[in-house]
Amino acid sequence: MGGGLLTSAPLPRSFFDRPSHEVAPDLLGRVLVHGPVAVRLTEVEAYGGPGEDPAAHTYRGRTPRNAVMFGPPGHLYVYFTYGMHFCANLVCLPEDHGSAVLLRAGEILAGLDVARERRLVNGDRTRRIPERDLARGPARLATALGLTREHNGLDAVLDGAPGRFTELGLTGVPAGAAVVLEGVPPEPDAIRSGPRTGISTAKDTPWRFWIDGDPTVSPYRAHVPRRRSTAATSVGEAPSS
DNA sequence: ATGCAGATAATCT
DNA sequence: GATTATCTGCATG
Repeated sequence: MGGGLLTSAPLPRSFFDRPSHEVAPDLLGRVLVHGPVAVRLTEVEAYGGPGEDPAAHTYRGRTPRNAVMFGPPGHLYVYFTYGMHFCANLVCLPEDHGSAVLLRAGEILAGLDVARERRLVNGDRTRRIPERDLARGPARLATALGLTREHNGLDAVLDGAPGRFTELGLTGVPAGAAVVLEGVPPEPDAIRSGPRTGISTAKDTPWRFWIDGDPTVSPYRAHVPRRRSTAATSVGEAPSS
């Protein structure tokens, strides 16, 4: 019935004060709210800290870009990549640790019209993107939620001013604020895990988590090294087969 | 259904 | 100069 929106309270900061690979599966079924749009998380990936996770942005230590990952837990780490996309994470563990959970996909629970508008390609309004695809993939999810570089570092924990998400919409959540609500976690049996998507190292670390059978989970894509240009760069490369 | 090419710029070597 | 925690469009089966 109507998506089954239940009354839901914010998660406390202590929720995020754990290793990212423990927080990640626990984030499934939770609801990230930013302004008018709410997304139920269906797929996430954990990233570890300096020296322990070769695939993490923090692997080689602190830089201007990854500074937020070294900040307090529960804040949004939003980064820009491939010259055009933003991706959103939630920071884990206490300050200075440098780990986070990448938000890879979800189902739009509120703000459908706003999400659709943000996801238009080339402003083409005649085209209708399937609802399940609106937040299916990390950059799509960030776009649907309206998260960009200006939201990097935004606190997603609502302390002291409890907001709620009910069948009637959001209440008590300040405009422009971000917050993660309890939502409805899946049965443990429904949680799957496997290798992370699109990375070139640590391919065997099974820190991608998703809800089994959910249509909004993104298709797995292996990392593919890009060749430079259309120019004839093949020097010693012989065509095979 | 799967696969590859191109887009496009910040970040790091 | 190379790489990138990606997406879309177009090709082929």
